[in-house]
Amino acid sequence: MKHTYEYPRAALTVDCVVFGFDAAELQVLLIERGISPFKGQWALPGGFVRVDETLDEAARRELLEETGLEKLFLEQLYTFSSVNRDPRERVISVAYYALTKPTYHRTQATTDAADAQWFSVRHIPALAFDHADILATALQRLRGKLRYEPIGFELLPPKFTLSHLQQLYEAVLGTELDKRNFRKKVLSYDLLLPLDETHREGAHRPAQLFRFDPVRYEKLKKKGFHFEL
Amino acid sequence: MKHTYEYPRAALTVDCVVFGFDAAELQVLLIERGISPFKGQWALPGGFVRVDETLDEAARRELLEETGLEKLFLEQLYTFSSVNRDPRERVISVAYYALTKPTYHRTQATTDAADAQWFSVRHIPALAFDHADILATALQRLRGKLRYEPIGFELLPPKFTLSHLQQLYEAVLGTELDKRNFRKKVLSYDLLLPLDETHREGAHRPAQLFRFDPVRYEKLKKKGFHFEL
DNA sequence: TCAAAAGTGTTTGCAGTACACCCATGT
DNA sequence: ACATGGGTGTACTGCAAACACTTTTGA
Repeated sequence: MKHTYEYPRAALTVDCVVFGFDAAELQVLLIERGISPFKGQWALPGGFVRVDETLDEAARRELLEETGLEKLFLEQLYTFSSVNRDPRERVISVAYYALTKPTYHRTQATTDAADAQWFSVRHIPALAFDHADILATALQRLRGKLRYEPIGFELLPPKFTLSHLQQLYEAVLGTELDKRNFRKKVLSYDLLLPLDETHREGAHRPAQLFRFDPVRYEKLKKKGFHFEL
Repeated sequence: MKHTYEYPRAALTVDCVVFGFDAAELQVLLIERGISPFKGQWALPGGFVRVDETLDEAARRELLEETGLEKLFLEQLYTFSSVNRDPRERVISVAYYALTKPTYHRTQATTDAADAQWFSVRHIPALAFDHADILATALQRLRGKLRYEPIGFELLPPKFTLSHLQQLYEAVLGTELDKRNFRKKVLSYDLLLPLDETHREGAHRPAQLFRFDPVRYEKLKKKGFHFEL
């Protein structure tokens, strides 16, 4: 079926910047394009928005189709609209960014799904379209959010140690943090529940495991509290 | 000329939340709809995006056409995509928010332009479409931005007193601020240049006038500084 | 001379920062 | 026994918060 309109309309896509955390580095999930334009180049997962779905739905659908990921933290980032960002025709793209826990991306790495691959944000290949701009914007946003909202946990497995969390902050923000001060502050918010388990690895003392307490977080949020660092 | 596509496409609009500051209150500019749907109701200024313009251009064009405003602070807010937000057909709207100085909105109030009118954010009439959601989102964003970026000046005339600025912060954030602490902090950033003029009004001591120094701001920004409150 | 807003410093407490050593484990 | 990261407390400093009176003007 063909569709006819009075005035020309831009096509609408969503593109997703999926962040993960592994090997003490912030990672981004890219897919290799199988078709022209930019065939063979790396790009952000994404695709056209259907006329009967919201943008959030489109983003989740595309992620599932192209990378097998689902149920992750997802938030709208910005809408990109340079007139020539797509060489074929006018395409406006609503960008999203997503955060995944390592459990999931392990699963992902072993499945197929087009040709998805994780890249450290420190070594990103040339990207199709204006995806480098989108990625830069997403990084900026992630850094901002991490400081004043407790979303770091979305990048860690459900059980994690304070050192894991600190490494994450250091990697994303690109700073070094004092161990004692970091722990003092994080624990002061009372958002982390110590578990009865420890994490053992290597020849040293085992580390206390924690999990994030989302219920407590919602309570605090309603009282208007201010998370930082 | 008709335009035909393989798949149905959503229509794309921009909607603008224009903030002003007057009578010690935060104001929003609304226009009365002259056509169905929602004929006779108040709505945010906005309209369809043309296929050869960016979203920013579309937003500025619509603002000029519908309200006569130009050269104002304008920033993309969020893209709204509920499937039924427009009863006619699928319309996705990219929302912007804008800040205007009183000099301009005085001019505006006396011109015609459809039927634009300022409303205090404390007394907003029923709005067309999902514009109430958009406005709520814009307010939230404005409150957030005001705290950690020096954009308050965009809502004041080029020359203003510290009391004006304080009133603005109090109105937007909905808090009372200590006069001495406020002045101390604002001046500490060294972003305000004292002028050789004073503002006289009423039976009391005249107030020092200041202007914002954008050059200095850019310099500080590059050095990575942190504005707050 | 009165009313009304402008302008100005000091004290206090808390939160951020800096900093060094012992602990538990695997090899 | 040694190497490795886990875990802990204190002193200092600087910024935020609280707070009251004098100044200048117009009526």
